[in-house]
Amino acid sequence: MYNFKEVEKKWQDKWEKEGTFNAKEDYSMPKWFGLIEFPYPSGQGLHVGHPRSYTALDIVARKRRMQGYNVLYPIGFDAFGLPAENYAIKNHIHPKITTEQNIAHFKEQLKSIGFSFDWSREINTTDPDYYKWTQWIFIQLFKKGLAYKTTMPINFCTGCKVGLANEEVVNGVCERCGSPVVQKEKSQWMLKITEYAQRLIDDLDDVDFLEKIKAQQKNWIGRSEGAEINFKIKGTDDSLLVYTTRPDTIFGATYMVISPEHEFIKKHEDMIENLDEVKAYQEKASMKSDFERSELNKEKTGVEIKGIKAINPVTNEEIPIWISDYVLITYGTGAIMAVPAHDQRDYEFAKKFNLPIIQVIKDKNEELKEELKEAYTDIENGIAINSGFLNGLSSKEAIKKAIEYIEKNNLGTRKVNYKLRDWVFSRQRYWGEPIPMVYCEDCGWVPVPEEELPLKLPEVKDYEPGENGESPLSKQTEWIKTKCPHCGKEARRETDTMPQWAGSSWYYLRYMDPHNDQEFASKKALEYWSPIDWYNGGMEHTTLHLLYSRFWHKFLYDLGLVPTKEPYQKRTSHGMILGENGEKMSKSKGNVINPDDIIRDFGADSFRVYEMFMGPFDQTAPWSMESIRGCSKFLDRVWSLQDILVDGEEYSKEFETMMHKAVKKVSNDIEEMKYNTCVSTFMTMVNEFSKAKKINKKEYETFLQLLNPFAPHITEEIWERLGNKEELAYTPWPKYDEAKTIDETIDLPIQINGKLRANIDIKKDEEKDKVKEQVHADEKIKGYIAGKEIVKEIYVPNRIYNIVVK
RNA sequence: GCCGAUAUGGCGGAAUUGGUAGACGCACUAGACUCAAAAUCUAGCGAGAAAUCAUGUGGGUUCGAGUCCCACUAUCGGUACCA
Repeated sequence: MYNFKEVEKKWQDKWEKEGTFNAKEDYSMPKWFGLIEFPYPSGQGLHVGHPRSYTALDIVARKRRMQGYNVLYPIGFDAFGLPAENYAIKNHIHPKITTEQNIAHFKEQLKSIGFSFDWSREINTTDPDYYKWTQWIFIQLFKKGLAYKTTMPINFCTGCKVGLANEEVVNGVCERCGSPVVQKEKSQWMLKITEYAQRLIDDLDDVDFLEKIKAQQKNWIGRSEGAEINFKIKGTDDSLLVYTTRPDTIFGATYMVISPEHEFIKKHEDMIENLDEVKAYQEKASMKSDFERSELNKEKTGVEIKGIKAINPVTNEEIPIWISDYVLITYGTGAIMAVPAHDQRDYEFAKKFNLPIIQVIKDKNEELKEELKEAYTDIENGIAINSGFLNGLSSKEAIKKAIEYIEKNNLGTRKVNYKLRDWVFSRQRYWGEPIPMVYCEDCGWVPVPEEELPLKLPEVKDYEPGENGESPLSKQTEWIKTKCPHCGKEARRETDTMPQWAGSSWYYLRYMDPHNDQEFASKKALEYWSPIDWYNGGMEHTTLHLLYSRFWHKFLYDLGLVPTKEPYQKRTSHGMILGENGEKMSKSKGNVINPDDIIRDFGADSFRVYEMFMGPFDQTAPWSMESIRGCSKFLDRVWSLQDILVDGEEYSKEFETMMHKAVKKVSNDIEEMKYNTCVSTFMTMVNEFSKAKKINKKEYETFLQLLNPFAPHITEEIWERLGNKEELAYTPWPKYDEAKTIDETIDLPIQINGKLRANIDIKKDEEKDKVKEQVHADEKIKGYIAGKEIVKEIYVPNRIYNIVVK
């Protein structure tokens, strides 16, 4: 009987002691760098979702080693973050201590699953030797003008009392704690990711990411093409600049709308007749949280700015200007030309406030309607009408022509806009990398000298943020006091820290050379290991981590510090593992599966095999305690094959085709992440050997090689018992002969009119005439075609034979 | 609303990419072993008496469709006054 407890322990200890899976320093070998998202070491320990991703790439890593690659498959911990800090506030235990404890627990769990990680390169984002370089990269960003401090309305979480990036606000509430998010004016460090927007789109063409990942990144960046157009303000030299993607509709612009935060109001206060009303509206809008704004998005609100009129530049008509919060200050110019006939929001607004609606586009396939029930926005079938020089043009042509006209007459310019906004990089929190900046009255913001890095987090007793949302570090008066690195005058340190995304934006680079104290990684290591050959992680990180780290990488590339434009050559993602009831695992639902229990009861190999067998890798799958038993049973049968072992240095005739087929299938399926079908191939093989009551040595050995990446412990053990001295993990991956993957005789299906009627045995690659002879000699077929006219006979070699009769 | 997935037995899922639908596993049924149970082994297992009918629904292309085309429906993920 197979004793998984003993065997798994034995091999894990050996691997650890000998550093079996550490990457080699030999840079002449072909390399393969596989990356999984390093975990946040939470107090709850490992989730069964983590090993799904880690096992998948562990399988590829192990296969690559057998294929002769120098493999880097590293692991580390993304250990800054709010839970440790919240725990500290509650229990007055330093986050460093809980983080250390959690990491120790995680390591033990990870090691018990037998991943082939290179533990000698383990990193930890909270280690000063690591965050020294996170701070260093920030300083480089600052020096290039890509980090700047500005006062701006930010998303402020009323629960966590921190500013949040756009990406961290979900449906108007905080992604982490679920508290409402409000707008608050705060001085914040920002990173100019928008400067890289176009490149972040363009360079997706050169990498092998799943299409859905590319699509999500593109959507998030949200590129749109259009024009900025100036509308003159009557009786002044001033004008109002709008952004539109539909300049072809300009003849239908019957009013304008500006956002409540627009500076236009302040500038023209003296002209506004209903200033009180306008100010009241501004006030009301500023009180609304993002959540309320989107909640109320059914009913439009707004106020006309009386006393001021704009001029439509093509019709020369006077049009009113309104203020409304459906126009966002953060997108475009914060002002729009409203074309109610051809924009649904403008249409609703115009209906509510009785503003004129002029149709300037009609559908080419329909008669013009007297009155619109909704805005007509179809760009494919639209034809310009009531539009002067644009009349008769298709919408697409009209857009081109309108932009030409606008540019020729100095009314505006073509313009590309992005939804992507700059990255709010400050957190008013303790447990993060201190932002290495000093404020001097005379010199402004000055970076901490690079030789003084790392700027360590001071030890504190009080982790509470200030009432107004200041960082806990703002209470560390001694620490804050410093000299200006530039002029030497009294100055104060920045008390904000970096967001959790900082440390994970470049960690993969550190793995290449983790102990270097001169550079974040040596040129040689970077040249050799870049880019990452395969990165697997969750879809939830597609718009945050993935985008941020691509941005940082491109920045480092521009400085000549990394050799590739893109960090990740290939990106795939895994599906979530749900609870047994088909719902997301959560403590409150009581459906959480603890990996420790599974490993205790079934062993690491069963756990790994089950997670790969449970369903298609990229799709969500519910956990099943009953199914894992089947995988455990399978491994017991693999072990029992030792009882029916016979001699044989080559495949036996009986199993030759099956062996070649299996090598081919498993080799290909691993590359396509079809792990579930690999496992079923293994099971089928075991069934065949068991049925025949024999397996020869060569067959057993090949089988163990194929299974090794999935179930490394049991396969190593049997391998050793077969008398092999060297480790299975480094034996060459089995090869197959294409010609031998097809059976000598084929059970050919015969169809009559597409319906299966019989099967006959034919020889492999038999000529059509011979097959035809055999088919027509078959008694069953004779019966079916007797007295009928044969219209056609189709033979797909080795596949199928179909007779069409009338 | 927009973007992206998914839909096949009681369940998880397979199908060489247009060629025998239901591989493999779970559950279930029967048998062997056992005083008995568990474990293990052996056999069966979409529906139907059969002709046949079956891959979310309705059309189409084809000798042949789970797979391709058109029109829908449902579920999941992402995103949203983005002008």
